Amino acid sequence: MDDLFDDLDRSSPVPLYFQVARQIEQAIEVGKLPPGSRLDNEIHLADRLGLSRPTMRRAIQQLVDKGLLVRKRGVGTQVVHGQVTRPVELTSLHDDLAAKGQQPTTKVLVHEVVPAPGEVAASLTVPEGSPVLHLRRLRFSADEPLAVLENWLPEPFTDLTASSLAERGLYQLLRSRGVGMRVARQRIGARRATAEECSLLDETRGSPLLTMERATHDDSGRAVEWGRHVYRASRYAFEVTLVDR
Amino acid sequence: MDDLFDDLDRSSPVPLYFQVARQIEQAIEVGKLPPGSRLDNEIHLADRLGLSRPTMRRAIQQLVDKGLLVRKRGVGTQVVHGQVTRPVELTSLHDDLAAKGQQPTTKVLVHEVVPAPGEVAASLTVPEGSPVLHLRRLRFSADEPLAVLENWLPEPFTDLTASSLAERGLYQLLRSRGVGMRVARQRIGARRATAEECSLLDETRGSPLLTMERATHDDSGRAVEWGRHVYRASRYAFEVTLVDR
DNA sequence: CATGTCGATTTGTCTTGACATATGCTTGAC
DNA sequence: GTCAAGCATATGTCAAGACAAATCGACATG
Repeated sequence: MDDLFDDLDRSSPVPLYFQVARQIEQAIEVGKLPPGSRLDNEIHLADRLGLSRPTMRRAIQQLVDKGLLVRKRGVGTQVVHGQVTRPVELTSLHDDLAAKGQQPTTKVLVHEVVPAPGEVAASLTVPEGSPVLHLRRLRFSADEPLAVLENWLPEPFTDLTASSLAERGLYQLLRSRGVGMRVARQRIGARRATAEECSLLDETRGSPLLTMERATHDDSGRAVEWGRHVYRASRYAFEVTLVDR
Repeated sequence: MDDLFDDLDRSSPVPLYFQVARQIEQAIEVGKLPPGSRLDNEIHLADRLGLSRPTMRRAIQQLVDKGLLVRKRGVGTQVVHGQVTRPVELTSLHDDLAAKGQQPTTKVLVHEVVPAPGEVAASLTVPEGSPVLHLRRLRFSADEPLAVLENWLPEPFTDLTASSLAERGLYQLLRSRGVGMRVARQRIGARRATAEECSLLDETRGSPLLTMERATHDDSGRAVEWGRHVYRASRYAFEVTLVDR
């Protein structure tokens, strides 16, 4: 119980509250903090680590936001019951698959710069008719078709090459160009597959597909990407964690 | 620009950071702060309102978490581009429909206390075979069938009556009993409707349905509810906002 | 003209200290 | 024995100040 924490590295560029949060998270993962167990109170913990209470609070808050801990005033902080959970983050399908050890591959079906149609222009908040990069990609996981990804990107991202998109994920490419993606709004629904989608995805006629529309904004508030994706329902599902504060 | 803020009520039980966040949010809604506009820096704002900087920061952070604002070090805080957004919260279908002005109605199909089957027991973290309330409800919106909701609840919630469930939503009933729901983990997928679901939901054979599994935990970390819901894809979709921090 | 350096600006991180308030247990009165 | 008051405990809210680090524009230098 006492050796829950390694020493902190105050010279590291990683913030202290983040280091602490990661250590608590690991303690939960390896079972040192079983579900339902209570943490020491904030002041004790802060003392033991030589931190101020706000910093300690921030570390705990980060895990509360992730859905790993719950707090109740006058009582304390406890580990949430329930099985292992991968918290939802601002990731892409490519990221998710790579993290799971699968090796996603991509086939670029459409790669063209076109004048923005009305709906796309509205979602990206660019003038109608301004040049946008239109992408349509087929994503495989373990050599099985998984999803059809259709995206539109405004200036200055219209110069992404088809070959780079075949090699790496869209989010990866954007991040390596210094784009700081911050907010994404998604709408998740379902519908039947069209005949074309069936042949692309190796599904039978009328199979149910999971659909997602997503608009992603960067740290300046500008739209970076708008997309309409369809996933094989037989092989994919979304996981979301909601936290009330 | 100067009269962005009403006076704050320091005697109110509503926290100051919350009052400030609400006022900024309203300023965005009514267009006083158009998309892309920059806020004053934190120190000025805090000064003008007679607040400390941490309190001001917390107000802003709340809106960043909601996806309304983005911050960039060395630059400032800006309003996100894009259309109006309903933030995601820990709500139920009944809440959502009621908030939209629709009047949800419910028909209780199954209402029984049974020994917890294995899968249910695992999700609720109760012993297998312990008594749980098994519910199956048909939810209507504007007299149209919308979803089939199947839920299991552990002690001490097995005494909810069928008549109260026909009148009010499950989350409403739990809240009125003092249950503080904090964390919910959802898994969203899709599949074809079964023959029985078709007749209940007035859909044609093999129609695509949106599926959701959800486990809800209270502020003590205990499981409150586990459910498996199906929605008519033709009439419902999930909206999610993701924020990277 | 290109490049790099410097400085002003703004958010990010961290500390110390204080008081408020919800919770649950203990204690005491009836 | 039951119920209420009170107390200890823990998180929630708020303040004031300090330094770090990223960004961007202006200016100087090659």
